[in-house]
Amino acid sequence: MPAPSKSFYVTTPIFYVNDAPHIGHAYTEVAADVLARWHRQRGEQSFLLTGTDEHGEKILRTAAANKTDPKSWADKLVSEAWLPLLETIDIDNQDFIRTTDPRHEKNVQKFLQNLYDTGFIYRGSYEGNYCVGCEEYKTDADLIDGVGEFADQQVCAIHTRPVEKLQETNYFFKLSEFEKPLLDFFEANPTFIQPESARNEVVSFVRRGLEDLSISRSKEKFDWGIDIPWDDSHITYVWFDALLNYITAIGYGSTEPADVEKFASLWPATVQVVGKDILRFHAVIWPAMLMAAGLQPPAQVFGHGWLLVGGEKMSKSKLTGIAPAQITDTFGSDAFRYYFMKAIAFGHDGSFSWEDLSARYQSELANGFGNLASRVLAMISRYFEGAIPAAGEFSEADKHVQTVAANAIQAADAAIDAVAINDAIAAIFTLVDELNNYITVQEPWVLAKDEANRERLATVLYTAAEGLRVLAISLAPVLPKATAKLWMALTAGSLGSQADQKLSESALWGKLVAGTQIGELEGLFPRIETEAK
RNA sequence: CGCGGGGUGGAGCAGUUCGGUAGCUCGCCGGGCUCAUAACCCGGAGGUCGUAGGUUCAAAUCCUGCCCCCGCAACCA
Repeated sequence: MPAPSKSFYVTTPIFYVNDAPHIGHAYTEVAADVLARWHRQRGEQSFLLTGTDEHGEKILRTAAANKTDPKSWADKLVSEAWLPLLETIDIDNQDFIRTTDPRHEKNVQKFLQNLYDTGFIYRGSYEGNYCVGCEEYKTDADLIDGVGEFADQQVCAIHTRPVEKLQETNYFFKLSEFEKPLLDFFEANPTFIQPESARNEVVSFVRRGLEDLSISRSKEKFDWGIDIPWDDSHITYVWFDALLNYITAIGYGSTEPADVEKFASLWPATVQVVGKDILRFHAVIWPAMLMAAGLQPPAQVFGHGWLLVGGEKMSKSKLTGIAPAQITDTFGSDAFRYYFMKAIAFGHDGSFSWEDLSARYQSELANGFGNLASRVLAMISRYFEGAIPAAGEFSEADKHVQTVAANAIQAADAAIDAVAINDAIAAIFTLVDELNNYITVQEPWVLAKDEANRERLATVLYTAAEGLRVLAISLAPVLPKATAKLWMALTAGSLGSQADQKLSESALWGKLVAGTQIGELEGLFPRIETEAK
């Protein structure tokens, strides 16, 4: 839990700029964004960082293949692929760092120099089997017998291509010295790695022993990275470079007062969301680097699961990679966000299918939430000329709605603290169900037929409208666009901006002002007629 | 013996930590309602919880064996 003065700081991994954006990238982003927005809705300072990883041999090669230099290549990919991705899925990030930013490169060097000066980095010699595809040395166990043109050779198990026998002078980070400190840290901070299964895996990995990490590459091989400050014949290993983005983005290394203050308010990060494949970098190497530099590790590293398509991990080679825009073009960004956050237990693998997406959109968003908003506002328009009615005395049923709302907010809040985003959404949707049920039981259309029931009718519709108000606030982190429309229609500006509504007070009843003229509300989640397939 | 995840009604999942009426969403069947985006509400059918044993008064849950799928590990969160 962050201290009150400290901001909520959540990070995503930085995108490897050469990749094509797919729903897996978007999934990570949305999860981090929902967490950030939720904390902001609580009234906390909340900072979401994302960005791009732009160094490394592969990028140099692709740039060359495209007849340009690596920086221009990266610029193009950032502006044509990655920034648009954030737009597509409605990410509200506070910063976007690129590993080619001067603020990053300069302070990575500062970090390196610091570790060199304090003896955590030393010069050593390394001989090994280097795989260009992996950009790393492989141990004998990583190699398999080649086939076809590479028969009789040992090849990389991942790329099935021969490795290169290389010996080079490198600089090493004394990762091995952190075996004990890391295990102690894991022990003292049981929720540092989440979920539990990820934690177990990392702990057993560290127990098997850590080797020092080569953190430099000779420029003789390729020259696209950050120079080792004391030896300009070497550049920094891309992972060592990339991990540091989480602190260089928020002012590490700078002496500007504003940066110093920013860093103090944000570090250590509250939660770093990563895919489970890169968990080891974030839960082992990264905290060790920080410890070496005298910095605190993040409060939590959360390793989420994979999206499976057709029961398998998606991949481009199997043509199962799906671009987020394919979904948002039809269903919209809110539905994208909702679907992936609600349908998949965060931390577990989850299946994506068009059928499931379509069914949930129709049932939960259109028929559940969207239709609820429509019927309530339509009745206020019809029976009260569009003015929020004044409630009379609340019945037991009315009070039950209030209780459900309060419980929903409380449960959702607790779920978010446990990074169980799907549980949080499910908790809020108990209110959607309750309201639909409440309206059916109260039968306002029957009450409307007899003037004697005027006050009761007003109370019922006021209660329903209040319920919508709670939903417009609590679902805002997941459904920013739809809830903004609902908020405007419902309050017409009478309660201030949606962003200023504190979650903790959202379920306090009676905020809507009687007499407020409600606005028009277009369908929040229109039916999708064309069968997505 | 490389490490890890998983096998629960037609589909997708939760529940397994701390054994005790098998739960959710969708789909299906029947009924109600008509304010609403042909939406909403209620009821119902449907599962020997992969399998074979064991422990126990009691096992989806604990223990053991076995079978199957998947990830780490194919440019990829």
